[in-house]
Amino acid sequence: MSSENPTTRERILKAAWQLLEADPGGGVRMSDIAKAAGISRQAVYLHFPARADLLVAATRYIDEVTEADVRLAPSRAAKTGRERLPAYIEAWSNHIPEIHGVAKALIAMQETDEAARVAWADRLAAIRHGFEAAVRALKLDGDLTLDYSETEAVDLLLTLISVETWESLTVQCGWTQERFIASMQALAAQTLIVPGKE
Amino acid sequence: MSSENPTTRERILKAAWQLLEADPGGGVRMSDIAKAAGISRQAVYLHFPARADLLVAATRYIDEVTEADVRLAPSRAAKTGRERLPAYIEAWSNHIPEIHGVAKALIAMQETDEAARVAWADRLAAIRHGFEAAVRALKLDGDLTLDYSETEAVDLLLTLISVETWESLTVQCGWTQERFIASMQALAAQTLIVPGKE
DNA sequence: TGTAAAGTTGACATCGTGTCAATTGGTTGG
DNA sequence: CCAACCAATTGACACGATGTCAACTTTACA
Repeated sequence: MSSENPTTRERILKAAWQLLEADPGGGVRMSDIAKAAGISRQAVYLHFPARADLLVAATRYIDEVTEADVRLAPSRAAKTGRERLPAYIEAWSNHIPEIHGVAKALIAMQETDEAARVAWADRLAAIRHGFEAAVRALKLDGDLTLDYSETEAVDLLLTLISVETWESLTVQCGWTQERFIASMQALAAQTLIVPGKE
Repeated sequence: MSSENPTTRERILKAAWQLLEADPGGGVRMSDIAKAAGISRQAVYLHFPARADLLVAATRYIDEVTEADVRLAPSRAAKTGRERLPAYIEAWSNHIPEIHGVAKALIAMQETDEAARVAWADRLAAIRHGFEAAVRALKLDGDLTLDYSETEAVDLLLTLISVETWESLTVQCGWTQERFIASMQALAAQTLIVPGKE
């Protein structure tokens, strides 16, 4: 569909990414993005019908650029649930800072914009699948605690290892990324994995 | 400063509370609140300089009406950290659904409104104090795990048992309030309390 | 009776999103 | 070469929400 040097569309997406990364949340306006992309405000609407669509496209763009699918792969390689869970937690946790700015803007838009709500729900569903696979593996190994059903275990993981939690602990509280990952891995293991041997 | 039957100011606060409870987030406008309070939109500004101030006042109003301070007291009565932590988690967790709507609106405003940011930070600081006291008690008893510093333990509690987490698990995932509380208590205990006897 | 407080109405400024119409400049193809 | 097309520009405007202002009314109360 395209292959100029940097397409205008790509310049817009990149500009949106950079601006939102620098100032996550609602502070970034369409005119800011346009200016950063070197075009007029109205021209942005030639490529994206609305702000929500731009944000959604930006998350997809980031996924491509950062090869999110490749990064999530290692966890799929793990055979046991005990290996798979921490692997997926690490992979997803390392993706969070990349999408943080855009995700936050999308989350903020959810309240008022239906399209944004659906888009973010879609992304959450994708992450959920990863956790589901890990939990299912645990279950098959007989390593899933009896304290939580499979669904509840996934609910908990999706909630605990989230953009919101990540922002609170790293951005607000100043934890390092490594501390965050280690803490979440330990939390998940202690809570969901049956004490068992080895 | 006043004692009519229901003061107009109170009617506004109550209306804001009810509307935000029914539809948490950004969907509630000043005109909606005015209508629900039975006055004109402009009259609201006779009582609150701006939307942010109204929301802040609403949280204080809810605190009073629900006697939040009294409800948080039981945890202060507990002598040991092992008792105090779950008591405080329960008390705070049971306060969350009451402030949920208003809190969400305030959180949403944070991004753009400085006053809202400060106001919400203040409330978080108050909750943090509760967790700090519990963690300090654990530490004194020698029951705090070595895996986390006191500060980190508090960071974690404040992040895990938050309005955001509560909304995700109960509103989004459908957990009951009891399940939420029990799960958070178990999570906190397993993560922060040294295995110890009894 | 007269004044002050509280509220009403209508108009208006501001800001951000989104739309539209008219115009320009460059590229490609018949 | 000229026409058609495409991306983009400029300027204007509608809309919805917040917040402001001025002028008028109502009620209380002293």
